[in-house]
Amino acid sequence: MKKKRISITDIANALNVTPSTVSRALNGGGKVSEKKRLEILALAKELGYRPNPIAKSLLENKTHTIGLIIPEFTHHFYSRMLAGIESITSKAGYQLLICTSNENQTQEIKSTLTLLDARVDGILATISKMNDKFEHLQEVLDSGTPLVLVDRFSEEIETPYVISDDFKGAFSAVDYLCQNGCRNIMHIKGPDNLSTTFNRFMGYKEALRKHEIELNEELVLESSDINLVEKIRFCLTNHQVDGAFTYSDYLAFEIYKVASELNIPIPEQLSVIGYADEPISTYINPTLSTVNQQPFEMGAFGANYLLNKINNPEIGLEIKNLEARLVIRESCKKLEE
Amino acid sequence: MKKKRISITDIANALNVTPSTVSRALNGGGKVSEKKRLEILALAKELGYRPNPIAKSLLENKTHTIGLIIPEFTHHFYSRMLAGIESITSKAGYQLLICTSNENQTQEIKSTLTLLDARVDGILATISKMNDKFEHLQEVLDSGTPLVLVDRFSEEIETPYVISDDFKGAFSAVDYLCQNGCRNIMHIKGPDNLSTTFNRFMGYKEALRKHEIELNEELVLESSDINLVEKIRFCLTNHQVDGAFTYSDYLAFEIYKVASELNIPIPEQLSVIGYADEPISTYINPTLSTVNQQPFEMGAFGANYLLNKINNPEIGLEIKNLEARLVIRESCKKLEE
DNA sequence: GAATGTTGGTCAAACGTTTGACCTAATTAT
DNA sequence: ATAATTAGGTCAAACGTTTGACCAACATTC
Repeated sequence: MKKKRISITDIANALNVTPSTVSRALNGGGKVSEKKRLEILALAKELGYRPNPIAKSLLENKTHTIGLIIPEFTHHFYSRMLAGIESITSKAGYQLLICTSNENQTQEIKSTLTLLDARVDGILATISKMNDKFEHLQEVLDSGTPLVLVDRFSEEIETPYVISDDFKGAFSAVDYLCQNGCRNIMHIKGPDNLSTTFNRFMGYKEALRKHEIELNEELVLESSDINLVEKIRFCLTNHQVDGAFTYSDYLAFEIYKVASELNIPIPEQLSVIGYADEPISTYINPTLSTVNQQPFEMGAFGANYLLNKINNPEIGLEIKNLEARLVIRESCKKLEE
Repeated sequence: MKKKRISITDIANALNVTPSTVSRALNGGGKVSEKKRLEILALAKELGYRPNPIAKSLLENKTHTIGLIIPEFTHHFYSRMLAGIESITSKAGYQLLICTSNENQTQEIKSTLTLLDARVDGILATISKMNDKFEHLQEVLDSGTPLVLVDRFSEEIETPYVISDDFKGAFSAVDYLCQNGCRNIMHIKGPDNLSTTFNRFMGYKEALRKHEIELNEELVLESSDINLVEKIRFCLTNHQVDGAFTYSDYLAFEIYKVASELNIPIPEQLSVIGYADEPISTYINPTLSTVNQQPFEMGAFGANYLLNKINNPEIGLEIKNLEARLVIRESCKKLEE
């Protein structure tokens, strides 16, 4: 049984004034004598008055809440992103209403509807992997609710984005491998349909081109391949692979396992670079070189962007491309100069 | 500029009836002819009417929102817990308002106030490490807002708890080590002031007692110790340590590093068991035995508990002790029988 | 043919807050 | 002294929804 919280009207009645006066005393809209003002403030404090944001929301058509849709919680990347978002919104006095899509489009659609129904002031979302419909996001836009998309890009929906520069991230990784003597560099691609998968692959190809290495299609594998492990084994045994760049740190670990099985020493014979700078990359042996996407900054930037757009809807459709940082650890051979 | 959403009154005006009638048509409270009902439903659908939960909240003094306070996002344990919570609340039609304490009491206090101000229907929280004040939680209770505490226990505050059975978890780990021949088992304790630290230490001691091994104080280290690494090294060199049980998987990894440096093979000469079943435990080499606390189930149970308490405030002060499961991997020597 | 019941509605209050319009008494300017 | 201004308030509407009280018209019962 929730206790009744005391309202502005309660204070008004107790002091024989009207709610308007109390409201103005509390919010400083003038029209109230200093004496009454102090009297009201004192009683408000004594009774532990706390304004009811629900009533205010109803009136202002603002909830001071921003809705969040992320594909999954149990992923270091999204946790960091969430932390970045929260660091900004909490400072700005905004609440965070959180939903997950579980990388599932149906649930993503349901979540957007939920958030729209809840009258959030804005939505920050990462679209789920398997997205081929975008009506629900268009609906958000049509409703006039500011929307900022983070991490994954889609041409289908025109709104501000905050993404990581996957192309440059991948490029710098593969460029590093080339510069340090690798010539036969394999790549394991990520899930289809993801802008990140595409851009990292492009970065890989561009780095090869820069170093005038011809792309060998047989060295490009798909993470979704059921026979991935066998294919890795095939590559490592038959193609004199001396470098590997993978879509994720976990895929890099798959290479570690096969290399260990085949007695190929890392980094002496094989340099490996993963992606995402997951915590495991510093715990596996040898520690894994990787590309850090700055997920915290990504979330923080997205949150700031959204807040700006909430307060000034005229703001444009910029795409913020966050720098991806190459982190070199033990898994890469370094050419002495 | 947010588009004005259409309201029950809009529909009422368009059809020359009163809002009451529209409301009853939509919610099925009788008192409306079949013909009018269909007419109203049709128009509502056509205009894309969606009820405004804010107005309802104001009236009902319920927000269908539950507040969440967790110490940090970037921890696999809390991510899993969060996923468990969300799986329940989303099904039940509740929103999740999320705050973090950053393991900081001041921020925890601020967060509880925020949630209380937001009029959440209930609060689910994990108290932060450095808690010595509990007035803010008592205030939650006093306000009549149901409160369920998860993971960490404190005698100071009387409310339902959902915790993991740390005592049994630790006991089973150390018991396993003893049964498989370990006699000199070291332990690294967690942060002070935490019920989990205390209970795991107790489980460690109880298992030693069961196997009639005298507790050697020199084998018990503190994770907060600045010279932790040196002390581990000292233990491993001078005390013929053949087993280790640590408060966390990360601490176990510290032991891995020292053991590797001293050329002590795991598990042949040293069996190690960590705690929490973090993802890294399956990626480090050798894979780490650990204790799984079922964080997902913990969150789910806590959420269910809270929802029950919201709907039936009479519900008691039970403490749910979730089973902790020993997960044996490569880091433990197994005695052949 | 009067009492009773039912159907299909309307009205107004309520939730807590803000705010423009209005009012009165006192003060100031002319 | 009179007009104009100001200080200090009150009133009522508004936000969107629900709900108990009321009411008229009609149908049923004896």
